[in-house]
Amino acid sequence: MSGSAAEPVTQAELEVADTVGRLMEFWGFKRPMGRIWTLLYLSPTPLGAAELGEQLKMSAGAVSMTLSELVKWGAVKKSWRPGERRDFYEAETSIGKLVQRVLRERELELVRQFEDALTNAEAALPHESSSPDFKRARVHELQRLAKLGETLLTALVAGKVVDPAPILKVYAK
Amino acid sequence: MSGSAAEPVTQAELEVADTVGRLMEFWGFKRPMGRIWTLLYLSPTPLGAAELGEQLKMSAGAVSMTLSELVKWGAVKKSWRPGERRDFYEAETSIGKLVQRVLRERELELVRQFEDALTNAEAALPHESSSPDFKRARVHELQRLAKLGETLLTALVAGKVVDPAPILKVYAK
DNA sequence: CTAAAGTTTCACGAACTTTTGAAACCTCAA
DNA sequence: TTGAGGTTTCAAAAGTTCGTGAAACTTTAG
Repeated sequence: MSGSAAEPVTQAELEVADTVGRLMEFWGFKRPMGRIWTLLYLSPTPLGAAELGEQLKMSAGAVSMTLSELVKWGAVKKSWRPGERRDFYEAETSIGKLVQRVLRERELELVRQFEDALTNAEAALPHESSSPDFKRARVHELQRLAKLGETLLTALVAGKVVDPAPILKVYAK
Repeated sequence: MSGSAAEPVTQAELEVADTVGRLMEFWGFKRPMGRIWTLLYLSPTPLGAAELGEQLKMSAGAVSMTLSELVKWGAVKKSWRPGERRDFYEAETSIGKLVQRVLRERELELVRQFEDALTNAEAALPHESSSPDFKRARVHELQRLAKLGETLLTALVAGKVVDPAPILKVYAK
């Protein structure tokens, strides 16, 4: 038999896992990622793929793919038990590190793509007859906003003090 | 015929609209919301539902539902042209205001639900034999994180200066 | 070298979302 | 009061995402 020896995870634990799963989903990740990460986070010892699948009623395939994704994001590390052949996994507990990484690799990337796309589109905008070229001006506003977002994210990632006042001043007048 | 008199929106404009649409999608809204908002944002004059549907190749129904959602979020206002019977729409241009509103009504709400769920789950957690109750301690960590998030969001919404240092200090050690 | 254990990949189907088109519903003018 | 113009709602179609289970692959022990 595979991993049936593990302590039975309680109902409450599964609820925490699901709660985190939903939050992660909102953050743009898949729900199972949050669920698995949480189970590992709540476990004093690393767990194997079989246990996880059993507890969460997920197929081996799904567990495997979800774990790889988590490992890719650094949210889970492969662990190792001497003697045992199969892999074990444990949660990265520095949530701050994880958040920073997501901000750096995903959000910042997104903002930059946004800026690029705007720049391209702007180049393709025909010049208008009206003297203060309305559309072009608006696109500039969007670009300025993107730059601000980039600045803010960069600061957050670097752990610097952030002052949102400029945003509010300029855009929420 | 209905609203075929409007200036033909250029390809470039549609591209900007789509770019913003994708960004909005990432932010948890529907893509058509971003597209419609952008078209209005780039238009010097308010537009009617018919024009929007025509330019974006959306059915009247979709345009109607999308517009109501945008109005609900305060991203678009109903406008009015004397003489014309149908409604016209214009974009809210204070993006900062919009962001604040989303943070306040959606993100903050989410964090609070998260806290509640954790509190409930914690109450249902069985006490463990191990002296420093491992699982309970970890759930407390999650709760602390949620509180920090709440604090940060509240500050952002209020336009206060934000110092992310505590998060990094505590969680990214 | 072979067999057993574990892991990964993948095509398919289920479940969920989004969009459509049509019908019902307002509102105003004549 | 009726009808035309405009808007909203809704059930069904289309599209998309997600999870499964089986098969292929990899690794290690004997």
